[in-house]
Amino acid sequence: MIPQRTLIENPGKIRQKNEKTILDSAEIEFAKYGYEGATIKSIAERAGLPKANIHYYFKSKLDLYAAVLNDILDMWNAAFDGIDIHSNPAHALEHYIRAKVEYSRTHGRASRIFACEMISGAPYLRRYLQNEFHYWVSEKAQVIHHWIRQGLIAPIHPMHLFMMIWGATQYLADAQVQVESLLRKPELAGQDYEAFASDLVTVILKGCGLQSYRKTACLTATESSLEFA
Amino acid sequence: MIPQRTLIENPGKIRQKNEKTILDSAEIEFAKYGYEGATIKSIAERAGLPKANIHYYFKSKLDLYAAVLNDILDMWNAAFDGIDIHSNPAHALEHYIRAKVEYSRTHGRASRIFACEMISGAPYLRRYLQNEFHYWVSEKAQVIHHWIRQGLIAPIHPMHLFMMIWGATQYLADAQVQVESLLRKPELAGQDYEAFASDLVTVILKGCGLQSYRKTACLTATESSLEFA
DNA sequence: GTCTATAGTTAGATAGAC
DNA sequence: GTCTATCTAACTATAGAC
Repeated sequence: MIPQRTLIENPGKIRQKNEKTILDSAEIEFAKYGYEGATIKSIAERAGLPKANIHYYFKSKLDLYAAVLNDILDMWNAAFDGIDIHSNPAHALEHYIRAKVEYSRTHGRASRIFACEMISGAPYLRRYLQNEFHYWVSEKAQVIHHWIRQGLIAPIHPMHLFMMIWGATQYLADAQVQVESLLRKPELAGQDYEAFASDLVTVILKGCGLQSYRKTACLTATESSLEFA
Repeated sequence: MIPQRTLIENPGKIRQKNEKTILDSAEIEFAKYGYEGATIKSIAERAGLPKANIHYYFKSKLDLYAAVLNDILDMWNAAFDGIDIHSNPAHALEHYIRAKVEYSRTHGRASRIFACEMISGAPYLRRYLQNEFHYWVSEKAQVIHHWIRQGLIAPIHPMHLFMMIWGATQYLADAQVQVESLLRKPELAGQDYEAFASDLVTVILKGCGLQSYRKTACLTATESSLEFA
C-alpha cells in the first residue's frame, strides 16, 4: 500500500492550486457569458480539467459562483479598506477616484460580474448590500457630512456623490466595448484610464467647490496618488 | 368553408397585439435574467400564451432578443433625438442630464438589457456602436469642443464628459438594488431621481466651470426642464 | 485525487391536429 | 392562428473504475 505521492509532497497544495485555477477560469467565463451563459464544460476546458473535477472541488455551479463572488468582494475590500478619508477632502477624493479607476482597469472582469449581479437584482449579494456594505458606506458618508458642516466642500447628498463616482468608474469596466468605440481605440491603454481619471477628478473636485490643488495631476497622478494613504 | 372570424374583424390586429405582449414579457425576462437566463417557457407564461406561439411569432430566441433590442434603440432615439444642444451650455447640459435620469427611471428594464449587452461585449450591437452611435456622439462632441474653444466651458475631453453622465445615470437603472440599499428605500420614488438629477447637474455644471443658473433647481426642475427644448 | 461514462433534467424548437 | 405532444441537444450532476 503506497500512499499517494502528491499528498505527501504537497499536503493540500494540489487542492489549493486547482481551486485557484478553477476560480480564475470561472471568473472569465462568468464575466463573458453571465451565470446562466457560462457552463461547467467551458470552465473545465479553460482550466484544463475534466468536467467532473469542477464538481469535486465545488459542489455545484451555484457554489462555484458564490466562491467567485467572494473572491471579488475580498479584492474590493483589500483595495479600498486602506483608504484614509480623514485627510483633506481634495486629497481623499482624488485618491479614492484614482484607486477606483485603477480597479476598473485591473479588475474589469470582477467588476462586470458584480454589475451582472446588481442588474439581476443581487440575488446572492442582497444581504451583503444591506449589511456590511451599507455600514461601510454610511461611515464614509458621515465623513462627507462632516466636511460639509465644516464648510470644506459644497453641500451634496453624500450617497449621490458616491453614486456619481461609482457609476462613472464602473462604466469604464462594464461598458468597455462602448468606451473603446467612443475613443476609437481597439483596446484601452493605461493612458486612457489615467486621462479619464484626471478629468473625473477635476469635475468632481470643482463640482464640490474644491480647487484642483495641482495643475499637472494628469501626468504624475498614478504614482503620486499611492503616497496619499 | 367559413373564413376565420378574427381575420375578417381584425386584419393583422391579433398578430400586432400578440407581438406586443410577447415583446413586453420578453423585455421583463431578459432584464431580470439576461439572455441565457430567460427562457421561452417563462416568457410564454408571462405573456399568457403557450410556448409554441412564441416560436410562431418569432422564429427563434435570438430573433426575439433582436426585436427587443430594436425596441430599446427606438425608445432611446425617440428620447434623445429632439435634444437641441446648440442652446447655451448650462441649459443644454442640464436638459440632457435630466432627460437621461428620467429615461433611467421610466425605462429601467431597457437600460439593464442594454447594460447586459455591453457587459458581454455587445455581440449584437457592435455594428451599431461603431456606426450610427459613434456618429451621433461625435456630432455632440463637436458641440462640446466648440464651447471649449469659445471659452464657454472649461476644457475637458467631450467623451469623458459623456461617460460621466452616462455612467452616473445608467447606474440608477442598472444598480437599482444597490441604490435602494444605499438610500434605505424599499423602492425609489420620483423625488429620489429628481434629487439625484439636481446634484448631478450641479456637480457637472460647476465641474465644467459653469455657474448653476438657478438656485432652486432641485424643486422645480422636472417640469421646467421640459420647456427647454 | 482523477476521469470516463452516464443518469436525469430542461432548454429551444417543431409537427400536426384543431 | 392556436396549442398539445414530442424531438433533439445541451446542461448539471453523479457513480464508480482507476
